Amino acid sequence: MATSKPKPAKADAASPSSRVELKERTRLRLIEPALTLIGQGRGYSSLSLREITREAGVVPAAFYRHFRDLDELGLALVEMGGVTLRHLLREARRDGLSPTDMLRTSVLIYKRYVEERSLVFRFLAGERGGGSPVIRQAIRTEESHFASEMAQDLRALGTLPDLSSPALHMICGLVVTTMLNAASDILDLPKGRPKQEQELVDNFVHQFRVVFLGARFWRER
Amino acid sequence: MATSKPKPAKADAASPSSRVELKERTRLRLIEPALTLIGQGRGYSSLSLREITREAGVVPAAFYRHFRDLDELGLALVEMGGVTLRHLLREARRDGLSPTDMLRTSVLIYKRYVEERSLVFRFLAGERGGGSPVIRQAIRTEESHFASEMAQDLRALGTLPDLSSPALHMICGLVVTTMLNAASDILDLPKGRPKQEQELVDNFVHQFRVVFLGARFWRER
DNA sequence: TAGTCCAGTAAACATGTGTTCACTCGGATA
DNA sequence: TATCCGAGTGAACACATGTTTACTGGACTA
Repeated sequence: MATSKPKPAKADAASPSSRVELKERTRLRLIEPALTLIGQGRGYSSLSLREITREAGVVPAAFYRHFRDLDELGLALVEMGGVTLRHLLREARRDGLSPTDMLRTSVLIYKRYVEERSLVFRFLAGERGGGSPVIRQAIRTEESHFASEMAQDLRALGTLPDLSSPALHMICGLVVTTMLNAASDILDLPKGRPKQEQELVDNFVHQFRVVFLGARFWRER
Repeated sequence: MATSKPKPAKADAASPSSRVELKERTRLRLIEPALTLIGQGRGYSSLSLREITREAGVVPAAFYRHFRDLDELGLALVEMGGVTLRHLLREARRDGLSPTDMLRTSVLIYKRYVEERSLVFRFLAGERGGGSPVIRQAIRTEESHFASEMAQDLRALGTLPDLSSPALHMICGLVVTTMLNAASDILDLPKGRPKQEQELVDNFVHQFRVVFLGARFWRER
């Protein structure tokens, strides 16, 4: 039940006092409901400007103070997704990897990470393949950066030391697509079905095992 | 420029004479523009009933003679996608696989197949992860069937004979997601850039090599 | 041949849509 | 203190949307 709130917006939340501060605040207030709506199973391309502004508690015209059109809002979402991915890598880097069963623990950590940021990942997983070409392209770029960083990290860790850089990048690409695929599956998990959950995690772990097994035996040429 | 065509619809195309024949025909005439619009880079969830009927040369109300709502149309598209996938497997089965460089030739065949049915694959790749939960779920089911059939075929061919059935299925799942991912990439290839095209095919081939390499060395437990 | 059925029509409905415009009114600045 | 700037307002616009309703006319069938 989407309740309409004709509240005056200004008086909302903590008063930001500063002007740029206010602008940034409302910008976020526009981004947030967009993400929420997508999280509720709506395609990005089906969102309407009025719907978003309504949910943000702002008049439609105010939208244009922040974005030229919906696509620009979409790109902001992609940017946010990119930040989320980078943050994930940063955390992984910090934690290092436990020697035993590290693949499984990585998967579990990833699962948790996805669930805690379900909206962003729903957006990424959803718009990655479809919808508007411009944002699909943007997501692809973020993915590529993510893969590059991951390759770099693996290199630094001494994992798969025999692989050439292109080969490593190619494998990281495979890992990334598998991850985002899994994200979609994770988010669609019905709650309170630990068996199904377990199955999904296992499947995910096994797939990764296969990939890294293949990577270990990879020979150039 | 979407030209509106207020043509009387009845007089369109070859006169179907039979009544059920007519109904089936218009049903297809509704499905077709939906696919086309999606192929033009529109998310499924952004399609409107009126847009579709307009493009089909039919009055909006006529839509309800064929589908309860847009979701039902979407499911018809998924069904069509499923048929396309099954057909792909059937072809692969018929052709068998040449012993030399069979992975690369498979990829090239697949690429061609995707390009020739670009609309269906754009739909599958696009709605697989996002948009409406109901059609996302439906696509997932088709994918799973596809993976099962593929596993069965590999079994019959004697490929990877040491793998248990669950393991084989899990690997086919990985292959399928990789394929559909690649479909999206293939469809976004800018025309007349053979270098980029070559790169993508190579990357795709290598990823598959990694997967099958991993599969060969897979041990249960 | 008379009668039924039903795919497609035409019109109307209540809403929802993107975009524009002149406006206000409070923080920033000189 | 007086001025300016610009984030957010409110109203209006010209359409587009989903759905319903009574209808028409040709293919079927008894």
